[in-house]
Amino acid sequence: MARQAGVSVATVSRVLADNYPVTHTTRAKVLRAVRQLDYVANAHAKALAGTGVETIALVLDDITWSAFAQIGAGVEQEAARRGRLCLVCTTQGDRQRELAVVNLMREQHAAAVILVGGIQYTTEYRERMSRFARSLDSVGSRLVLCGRPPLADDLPATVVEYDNEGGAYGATAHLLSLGHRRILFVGAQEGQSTADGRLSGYRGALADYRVAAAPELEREGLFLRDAGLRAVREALREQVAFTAVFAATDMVALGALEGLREAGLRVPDDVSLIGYDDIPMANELTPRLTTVHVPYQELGRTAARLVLDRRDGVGGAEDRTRLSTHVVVRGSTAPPAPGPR
Amino acid sequence: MARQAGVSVATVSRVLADNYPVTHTTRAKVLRAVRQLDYVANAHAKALAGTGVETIALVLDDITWSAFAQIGAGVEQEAARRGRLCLVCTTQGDRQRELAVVNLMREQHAAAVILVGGIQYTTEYRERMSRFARSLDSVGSRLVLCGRPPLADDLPATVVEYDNEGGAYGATAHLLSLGHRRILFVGAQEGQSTADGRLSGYRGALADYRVAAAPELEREGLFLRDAGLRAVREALREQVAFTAVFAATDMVALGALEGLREAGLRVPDDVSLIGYDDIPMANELTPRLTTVHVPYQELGRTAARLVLDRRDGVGGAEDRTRLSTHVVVRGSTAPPAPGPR
DNA sequence: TTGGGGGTGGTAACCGTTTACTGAAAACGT
DNA sequence: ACGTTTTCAGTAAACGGTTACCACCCCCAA
Repeated sequence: MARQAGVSVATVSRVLADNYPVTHTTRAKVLRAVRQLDYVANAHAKALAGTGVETIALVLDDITWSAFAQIGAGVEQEAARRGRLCLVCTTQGDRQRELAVVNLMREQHAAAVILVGGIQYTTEYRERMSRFARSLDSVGSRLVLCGRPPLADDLPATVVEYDNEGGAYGATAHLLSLGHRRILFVGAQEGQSTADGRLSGYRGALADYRVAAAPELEREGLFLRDAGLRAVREALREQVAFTAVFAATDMVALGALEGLREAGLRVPDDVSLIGYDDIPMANELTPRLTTVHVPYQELGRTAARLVLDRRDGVGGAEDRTRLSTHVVVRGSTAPPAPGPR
Repeated sequence: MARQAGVSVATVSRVLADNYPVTHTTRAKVLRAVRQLDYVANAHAKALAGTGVETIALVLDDITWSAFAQIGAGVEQEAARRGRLCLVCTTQGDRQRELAVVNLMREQHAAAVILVGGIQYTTEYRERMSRFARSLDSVGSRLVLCGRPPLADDLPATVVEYDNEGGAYGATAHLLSLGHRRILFVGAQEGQSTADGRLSGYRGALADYRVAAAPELEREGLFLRDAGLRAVREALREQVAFTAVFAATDMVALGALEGLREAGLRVPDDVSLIGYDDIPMANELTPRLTTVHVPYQELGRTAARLVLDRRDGVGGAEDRTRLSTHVVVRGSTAPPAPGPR
């Protein structure tokens, strides 16, 4: 390349960086060579030399899940706006793979590693991820926990949460204030941070309304459509009495809706249904699904913003934020039917 | 690092690569140092040296669009399975940005650059992208067109399409065979490859059924929910007669559905509705949406597979594939109502 | 005892870029 | 005309790995 232009490599670099005086004729020679060879600088070499575009890594379970896609979009947009690249890795909920991926990102010298979504912490995972957090910090990078609780106190990591429990409290309170007393919670997962938070909001609201919690109303299940269907079928088969269903996610609500329908129950006339996440689909259902709105895209954007502010030396960048959630009342909730159930 | 272990850098490299005889004691020294320092190799340096993990670049309009997310998931899964990393860039449909992004990926020395989704070709874009295709090829990389038509013949690029026109033909034929004769097509976009293909399939089926095409039945609109709503409203206001709507995408169908509903028209009793894409939402609507299934995830997986096969020297990797589509008949289509419309 | 050879580990060149330092030539002042 | 400053281009070190090549040690056979 330098040979083609008939100058030294240093001159080429200077012309392209445009940060040093170069004669017009020399610059022209270089630019001509650039055009002739379709030359582009090697990003790896630039990175080695300390220049070069930074990349931020995004680690999530599955990009096709609406909430994750929105977080991803938020991160990517903010990253792109500020001249960063975005490396995306999916883990399918496999913690081992997540650890491996974070290690990979450490090799890649990512400016930040953003871990997205709820998780089931184990002691070993906590310890290993904490090491990674410190290790990333020590090389000027940063671990970001987005939509999951902090690993530990005094750990160099940024945490961007949303009011998970509050949303669940609000959803349950909405049903309670409509008059429901037997509310089926679908999607409990012992130890999964998101599920636990939502279940805990549900229980909190029940307690505040002086309604006794009932174990048979708390149904286990993954955050999948199928889990909602199965849970409702089983509850119905077991003749558990309930006038409303609180699905831990909108996807679960979809399954629950099918379960209710196949039993001949109308929503919201016979049974009210409320979801969580406010995915785009929620507003398209019949009836339109009452749910808890979570600002997922903003969550992603915030995660990127905080970590890049800190990096770009913007003062006062916090390292812990919580975005608020709110119930969106639509057509799937109503006062309970007067008759028996 | 080498100092910490008390050996030379060469030895460290050899222990980590495990491709050279090293005494047990020496290896132990190195591994201990690795643990003590939380050492990870610098991926940029490895890349420079020719070792190192390859990355494949994914360029798409918007990751939150269901079809794109699925393609992305397919690419990512296949890439990860074969030990590659995935760089994702979004363009929001901006061709200039797309060109810039491809150039960036050339710098990053991506093993492949996968361009996803339909596009409106211009001469300038064609020429510049063709240069990129050749340029990528010359450095051993490869341009992949996924879900969009080839740029030109004899260009070193891999093309992974789906039978876009065939799907539209099938959808229209489905409506025609039910007895519909006045079918509103919503989502025409002059020059946009996907829209053109679908419109052309629509026209083809009409022609084969000896039904005259009518300009007032072909409505312009982006592939957005809102476009469907507006188009149906306008057609209704203009008193255009139709008994069925063929929406160019499921999102457009969503808008169309709202437009029909607000005019008091029932689907499918008064008007049949068919979409395109078979996004997860389609199966959740009431009535469940008849649509054209496109194997988006498989599309992404295939794109990654073809380009990685070629790279890994697997023989017989084609550079042009077309996946098939098919109509999924659900509840939103029915024979036209006997009365006048 | 010595020469050959296999097993280990070090030395240094290379990947492609940036940049501090150096040096030559041109511009300027006296 | 000569010294000083300024301007521009080249040289080389550094970034952090990989690997070809070389040197050493030790063992064994002649």
